[in-house]
Amino acid sequence: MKLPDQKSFILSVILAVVGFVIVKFALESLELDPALLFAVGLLIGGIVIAAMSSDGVVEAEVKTKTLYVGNLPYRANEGVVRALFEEQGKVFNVRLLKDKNTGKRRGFGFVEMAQADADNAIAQLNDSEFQQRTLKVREAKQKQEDDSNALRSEPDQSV
DNA sequence: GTTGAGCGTT
Repeated sequence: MKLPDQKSFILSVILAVVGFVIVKFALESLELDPALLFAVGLLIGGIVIAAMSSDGVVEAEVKTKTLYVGNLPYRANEGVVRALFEEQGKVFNVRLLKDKNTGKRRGFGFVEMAQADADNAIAQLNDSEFQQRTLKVREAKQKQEDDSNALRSEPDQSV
């Protein structure tokens, strides 16, 4: 099994609590023992979490690849970059890095896309003109937090 | 308010 990420875990807890409350009120109408209600509620909540962790919402995550985007114009914001890459495929996340101290944009960022769309985005957007600047689109070097998937895609050194 | 090669934050 693989552990769910933070947002999936929070979602599981919320659903578990909701399920607990529903079961609680449903059994309260039967006037049963409160301790039994608590036990049944926890059991239902545990089943919900287990179901989601095995083949539920958690496993519905799509294989993504992080792209490095350099030479961005300083005036470019996250929405414009997202719109540009969505022309090549589904964009899951866009992060334009800013300087920690000044908060000003550093002119590069990372775009997370599906693997196939990411390759198309590199081919189409690399060395392309964007707001009078030549973009640099490549695969991101590090910080790909999914080391359990997609280890087949290593960058080619040959051209 | 400026600048211009680069690979990182919840």
